[in-house]
Amino acid sequence: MAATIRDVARVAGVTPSTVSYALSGKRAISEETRERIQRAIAELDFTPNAGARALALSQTNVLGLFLQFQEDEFAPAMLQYVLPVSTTARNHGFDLLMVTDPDVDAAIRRTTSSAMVDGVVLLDVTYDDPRLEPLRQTRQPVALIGYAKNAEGFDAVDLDFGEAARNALDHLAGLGHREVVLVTPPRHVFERGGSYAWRFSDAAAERAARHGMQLHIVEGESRQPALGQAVTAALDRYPSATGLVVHNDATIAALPSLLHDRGISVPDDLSVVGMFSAEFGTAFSLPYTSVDTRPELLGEWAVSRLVERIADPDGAEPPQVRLIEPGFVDRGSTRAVG
Amino acid sequence: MAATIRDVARVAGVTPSTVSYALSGKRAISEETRERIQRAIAELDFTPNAGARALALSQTNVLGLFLQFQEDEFAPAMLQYVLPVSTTARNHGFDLLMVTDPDVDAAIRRTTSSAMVDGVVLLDVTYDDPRLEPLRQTRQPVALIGYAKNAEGFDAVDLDFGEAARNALDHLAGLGHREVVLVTPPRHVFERGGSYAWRFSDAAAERAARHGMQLHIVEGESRQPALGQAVTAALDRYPSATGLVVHNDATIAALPSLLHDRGISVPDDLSVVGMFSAEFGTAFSLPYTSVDTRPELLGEWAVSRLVERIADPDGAEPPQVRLIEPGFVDRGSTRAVG
DNA sequence: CTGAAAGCGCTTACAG
DNA sequence: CTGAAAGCGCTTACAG
Repeated sequence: MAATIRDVARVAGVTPSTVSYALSGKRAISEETRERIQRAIAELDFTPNAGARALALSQTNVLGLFLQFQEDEFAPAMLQYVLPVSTTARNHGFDLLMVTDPDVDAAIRRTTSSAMVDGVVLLDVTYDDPRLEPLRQTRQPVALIGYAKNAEGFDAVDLDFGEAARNALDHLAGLGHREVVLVTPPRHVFERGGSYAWRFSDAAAERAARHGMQLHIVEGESRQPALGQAVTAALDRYPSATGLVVHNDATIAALPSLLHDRGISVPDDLSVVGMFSAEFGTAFSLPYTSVDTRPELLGEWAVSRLVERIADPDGAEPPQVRLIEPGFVDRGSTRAVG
Repeated sequence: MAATIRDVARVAGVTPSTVSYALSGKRAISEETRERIQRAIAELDFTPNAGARALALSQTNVLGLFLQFQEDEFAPAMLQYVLPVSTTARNHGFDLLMVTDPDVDAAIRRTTSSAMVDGVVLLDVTYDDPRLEPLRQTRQPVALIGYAKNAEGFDAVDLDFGEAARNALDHLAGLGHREVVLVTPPRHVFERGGSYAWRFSDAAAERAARHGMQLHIVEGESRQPALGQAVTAALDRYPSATGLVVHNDATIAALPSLLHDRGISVPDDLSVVGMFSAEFGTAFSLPYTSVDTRPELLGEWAVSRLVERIADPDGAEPPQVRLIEPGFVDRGSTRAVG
């Protein structure tokens, strides 16, 4: 059996409460006593039992991370968000319970009503996300990564996809492009309520109009060969387009291969702007200028808010929806035209 | 505050112990009492407090999943193992604490000595894995995914990479190939002790010799452009090779683009055999025949063993190293030659 | 078939 | 500066 606080107390010749206070620093302990306790802890290799602590403190120092791997989604994209969440949590002294249970309702009540977690991060939130309703019943604070219609009562953070689209379009307009193709996320993302899909497209359309550019919006796909055919068909249909904006993870990952297939050289034949994070770009060796989706900032913000609320459940500011400014990384895949 | 077992007992007009037994089914309860308790539970929306349960039972129903995202690794490959582990754990009634802390020693003692988890799954285990030593001190059972020099005392599971190599070579030999290039994992994987790297290469070399084939073993890379240059250089150097075996995640993901660059058509100009899972193949739309790495079997096996040991710490069989038979999926990227 | 009590291993008001 | 005791919310031997 592992050593308990009583064992430490006995070896150090004090009471358990003194050991506890020495550990927490919540009251003054004489130097000499502190040292005896330290020695006893080291000797017995004592670590406080997490369950007992949680029970006494009503706090587990564990955050729940809820995510789903959708069959038709590009799984690697999800990963970019997981690591920043994990790292930020750890920096604040929290561990992460990763919940992928398809039965989300059951998972929510299992982990929150039982007080396994002190807070919840919800990944890949959709506009009509059905997980929000069950989460309203929980006493733990919740932070959403993604944009929902009814996020009332929750902190939420997402990239400013409108601004992202404007960045992409402005960049191409500034280089003189007059006709541009936009590849969107696949249809099922729109259908499922992935608001980033239409927020980007709508803003792109509006911005193109303002610049007097022609913008051809085509639906992308999530898998080969459909994904390649969608791009190919678009390029065939709009042969005079000089710019390509890709807002689709699977498509951008496959784009180098696709463009080579067609003998299209970037940026000489076509200027390309993607939507992806630095990490994603590195993993897939993407040579494209991109609007950076900054997953690390989203993850950090969500966890930080959660931690503030856990520390001070009442004192915290009202829940807030935060839009993160996208980045822009020029990798030389666009050129001036006209 | 959440309802406690005392609240339920009061509403149902019984004692907490009766509620507990009704919940666990560990002793007979009259039908009528059971119903009153059920009603009270529903009315109060009661879920047992996990910390209190853990304290009383010395079991948390949480498994620790330890993984590291190496800077120079192809992160998406890790993901294939995470989901099966998570799913299998859930099917056995366990949740997953995902630990990515770079300070592995601290993370191990924090989660195991404190009894946060009932068992540990270690991902991406290396031959000299430094995490094994601290894990020997824990009282929780441990399951390794990967192959280590000194796995004594641990259950361990890995793909039979030797058999995988033989499958690939036999397949090409059967089609009449006499000269084949093998692209290995990057050098740092060998250096870090990723035994799958040399177990595959060594077995491939041996098997090629037995078939009287020429096998050119070249070191792959993990990032563009180095990754492409490595393949290109190899193909330039061995122009008469008719087969290519790729045991390198980043390289196989980029291969479609690479081969198109060179105008190489598969399988007409070159027969290609990869090493990747069905899921990986789908995510990256890989059109190559592959030896299947079966991450779902590895994850399942590791978790199942762990769960058995947790259920019966003494009764279980001695720890075991299990090699999983690779699969083979013909996607038509090889052809007969000669 | 059910109850009253002790215990799991902590924390923290209450005393001195 | 330190101790003795109660309590967090469960489970389970002990009794009847």
